[in-house]
Amino acid sequence: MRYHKIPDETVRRLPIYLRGLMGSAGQGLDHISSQSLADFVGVNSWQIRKDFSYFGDFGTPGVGYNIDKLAKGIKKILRLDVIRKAALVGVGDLGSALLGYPGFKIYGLDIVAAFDVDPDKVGSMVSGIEIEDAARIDTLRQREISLAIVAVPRTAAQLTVDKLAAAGVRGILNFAPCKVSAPKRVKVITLDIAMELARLPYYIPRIEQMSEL
Amino acid sequence: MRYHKIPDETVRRLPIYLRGLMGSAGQGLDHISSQSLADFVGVNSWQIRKDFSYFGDFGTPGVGYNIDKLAKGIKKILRLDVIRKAALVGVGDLGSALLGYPGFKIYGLDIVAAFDVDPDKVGSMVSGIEIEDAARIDTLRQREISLAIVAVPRTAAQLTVDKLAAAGVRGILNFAPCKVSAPKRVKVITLDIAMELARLPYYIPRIEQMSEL
DNA sequence: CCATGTGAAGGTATTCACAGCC
DNA sequence: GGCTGTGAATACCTTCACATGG
Repeated sequence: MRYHKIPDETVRRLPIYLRGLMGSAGQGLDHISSQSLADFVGVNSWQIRKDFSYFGDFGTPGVGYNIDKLAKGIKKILRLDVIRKAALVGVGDLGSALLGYPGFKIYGLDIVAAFDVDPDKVGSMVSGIEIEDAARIDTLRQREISLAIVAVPRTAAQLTVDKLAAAGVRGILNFAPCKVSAPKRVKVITLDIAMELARLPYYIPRIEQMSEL
Repeated sequence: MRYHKIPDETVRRLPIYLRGLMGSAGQGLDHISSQSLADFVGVNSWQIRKDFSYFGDFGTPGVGYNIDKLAKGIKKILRLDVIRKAALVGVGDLGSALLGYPGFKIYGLDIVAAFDVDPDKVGSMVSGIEIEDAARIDTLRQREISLAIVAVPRTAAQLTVDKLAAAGVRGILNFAPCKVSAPKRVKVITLDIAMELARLPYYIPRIEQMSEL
């Protein structure tokens, strides 16, 4: 099954597989079976095979998947071979933490610009990046930066997204806990940390809770 | 339809509704229609009605939903009426940011304890919380803290989760970019920030990318 | 007349089971 | 024998359309 609509859930899992492949590449093997990868990343082996099958023949029956070839393939599908630069808006506690976060690297992604409205912050360096005035967000287009992370207060989120969209940004990771609207050409993923914590108690049965003391 | 299996996706949306209800409570109205709430939070009105219908009759036909009653109902379903305390493990950049993060409050959640392995950090105060030695995680049981946030390096994540599970913690929000195993009684939600950013480029069409300048 | 609640329909994703290939 | 790739079956979630109630 060569050409097919790719389920959104599959796209969501691709970075997991990529991370898993990177991790298992250190072992010296050059091939990995769907079962081994499954154990490593915590997804069923048939799910993995199905996911990969959407993109064509990555594996060899009886042998498994070539780690290098597969990793390169996934990177290409995710466009990580072309898109490498991201900007950050909002250098508060969370924003600063993200600037120093080493996890983006394995995907080839790099935060290369940071903006804030606070004049006290503008001009200072955080994790090797000079903070620029938020008014200069419009320079992102000529700098060919098409990804942005929004870590501003909730009340400033929509305005920030509007500015980013006007500056030609095409993908936004939003940490502000609110709905933001953007033109169709801009993909927004909202990651609401408190929301994730808030749905956790649901899974704790009330009865067990009492005996917990 | 009074008693029914509640879809996981519905549970995931409940905190969004709760946030929306809080936000619209300031307007002075005491009722809200599924349509108004839909506009506010960015979910279809029929989806909202279906979600609420799983729990019983929250609304009044022709009038809408009583904001206060509905908010209380959702809180109860999510167990947010009983579970209020969370612990943080790993006071690095991200952990510190989370300690100062104001967003948990609207759900009634509070980070009341923080742990780290670094002796230099132990004993110091961050956002009004005294950092304790990670060896003291086992005190969580008698302190009746059943939620935890894991913000430690990837290599320490599994050990941390093991310690938390042994300490009676029942829900874990994990920021470490790796699979972690836990006993069935412990619900783990992994939030991999870099992964979310990494799937964003997929949605940027290659052709448009070129014309971007 | 207005807005909820819900069966039924439609769509999407997961799981299975096994044919096909190394 | 081992492991991939995939149609078919199943489960899950969303969307619709409308009957029902204030």
